[in-house]
Amino acid sequence: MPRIRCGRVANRRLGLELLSSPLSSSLCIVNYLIRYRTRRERSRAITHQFAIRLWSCSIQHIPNLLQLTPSLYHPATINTELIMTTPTNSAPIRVRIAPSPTGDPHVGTAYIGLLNFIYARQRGGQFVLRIEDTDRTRFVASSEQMIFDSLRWLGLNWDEGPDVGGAYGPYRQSERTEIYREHVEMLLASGHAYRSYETPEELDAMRKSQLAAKLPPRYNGAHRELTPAQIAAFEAEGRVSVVRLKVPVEGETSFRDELRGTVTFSHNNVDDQVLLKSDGFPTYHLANVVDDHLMRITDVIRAEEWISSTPKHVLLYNAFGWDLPRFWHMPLLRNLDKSKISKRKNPVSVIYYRESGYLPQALLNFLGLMGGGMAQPTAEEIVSKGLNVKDGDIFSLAKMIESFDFKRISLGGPVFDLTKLKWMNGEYLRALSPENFFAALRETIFSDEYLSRIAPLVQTRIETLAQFGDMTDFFFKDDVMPPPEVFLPKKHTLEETLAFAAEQLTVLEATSFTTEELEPALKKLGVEKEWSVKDNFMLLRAILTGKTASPPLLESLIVFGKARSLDRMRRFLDTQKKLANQRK
RNA sequence: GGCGUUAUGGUGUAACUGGUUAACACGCUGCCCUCUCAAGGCAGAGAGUCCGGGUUCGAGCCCCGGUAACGCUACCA
Repeated sequence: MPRIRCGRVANRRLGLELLSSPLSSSLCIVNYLIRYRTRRERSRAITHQFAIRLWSCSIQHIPNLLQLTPSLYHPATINTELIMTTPTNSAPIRVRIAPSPTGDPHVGTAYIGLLNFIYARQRGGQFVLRIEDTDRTRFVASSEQMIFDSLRWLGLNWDEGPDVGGAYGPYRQSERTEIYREHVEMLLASGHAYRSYETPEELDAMRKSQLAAKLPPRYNGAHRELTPAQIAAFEAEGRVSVVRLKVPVEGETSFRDELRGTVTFSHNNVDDQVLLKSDGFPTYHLANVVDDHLMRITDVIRAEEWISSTPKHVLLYNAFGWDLPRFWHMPLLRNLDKSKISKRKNPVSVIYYRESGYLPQALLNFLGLMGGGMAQPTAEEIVSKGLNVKDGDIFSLAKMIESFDFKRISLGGPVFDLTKLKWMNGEYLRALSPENFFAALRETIFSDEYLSRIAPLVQTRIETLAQFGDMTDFFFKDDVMPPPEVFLPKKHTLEETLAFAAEQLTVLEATSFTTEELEPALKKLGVEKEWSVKDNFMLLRAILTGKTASPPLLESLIVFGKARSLDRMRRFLDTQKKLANQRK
């Protein structure tokens, strides 16, 4: 991708970037994007289009071309950046999402998945699903299937992926280790990477001393230039090595973020990233770049948290001599307090939303609202097209594909606000025909599958079938909230009880929901904290069911599901905490 | 601490190339409808656009300087 910059013009900073390869034909359509670079680098862009003869358009002529539309900007006050794009004759659009199977599928993944999906569908491109399972310490076996199920539930079907195949497989990084090893060898050979032999403990100590000295914690580069003799010595010692990226000592790396413009990092602030871990698996950075290139990814649409590591990726592309993809960094979904969305403060598992009875269309619509992208209808449009005012907020996936505009995305991190999602889900529910509404109930909260798992839990406990409702109401409720007289054991204070409930939550988070694992894990906690099994289980029962009498606890927990159980506990703790604060 | 990104009501977003009184939706309050509750209809409260300067007849939008929040700062992604 040739990039040309031109210098100052008429005392203004003017940048020209030729973003795509010139066409071979002499005449072509040129889009001028005039970008007003404000202090915030938010771009207000206007596109002009006219035909020119390519050969007559040398860089030097750009200022003259600019004069063609002098009314569009005020040269005295505005820094402009001119971006010229020729129609692309380049490869078809290919995008991807690359979730990591480390737990429940995350709404953030769904969000980025939706964006990638729309982007591909809008441009007749391909949407690829790749599983980034290079961290075996956090690997959760059941996670991959849950990711597939959740994305399918949402209707974000992928064109290539581990389960559907494709021309650029395998699509699981754990099955591509040979590829990464070969590429690491290339980097080693070309001097863009080196082996380093420090132990994790040594690195840890180094970091701590740097922090203590108020220095930025960075790899000190001690092994950047090891002699063959030193290497031999380390090897003889039996030390294992990692491979690190050899970031140039001086200079800086810039890249273009499609939403923000040019972002620059000085090499002083780019660490010698580990590319190949001592277990032979690559880190995200290496695997990601290699795969994106090999899979012919043209647009990397990912969350904003990756901006800081993008220079490492750019350095890698350069080291391999590969063309850069376009980078689009999307705003991060937030909790109500504006921190990055997290399970502590929000239900974050897509499974939770499915099992709590949200419709996939509603969740998709709500995610599409995050960050803008869809133009709000103007007052005239509402009148002229007879739109409902809510049409500004309610739109289908098809509608998003039709009119979602990536350049409109607003960069402030949107708060993922359940209240509005609930309203929206209600809108979708009401819009259903009675038949479909009934069908939706039967597919989810009253599915045969769910009911048939609940039924055996109460069969021996009821005398009339009508008692089924009393006994099992908590399975069908959005939330329960036991009062202290229900959840508070005689032998413990409120404070102790809440602290213990928090411990239970931690244990449940780390345990898979089967009787074999749940029971010993909870009992172990009880022993450690000196809580009787009775009190231990009763507390959990109260939180889950809102009552002191219920079907067997562990089985209920399992049937109710991990995602919703954890959410119920978090909400309980949250509410109690608020109440405690009020009392103060 | 360092680096990066961002900044409009409580929340999500609008506001064309600077141009009246900053718009829409959610939420909130009240009223109407109604056996109740929702839904629906109507009305209302809630921001002067993070702060401070500047340019301009005029700034949410342009310029300069701050501040804050968030992200990254791992052999996690």
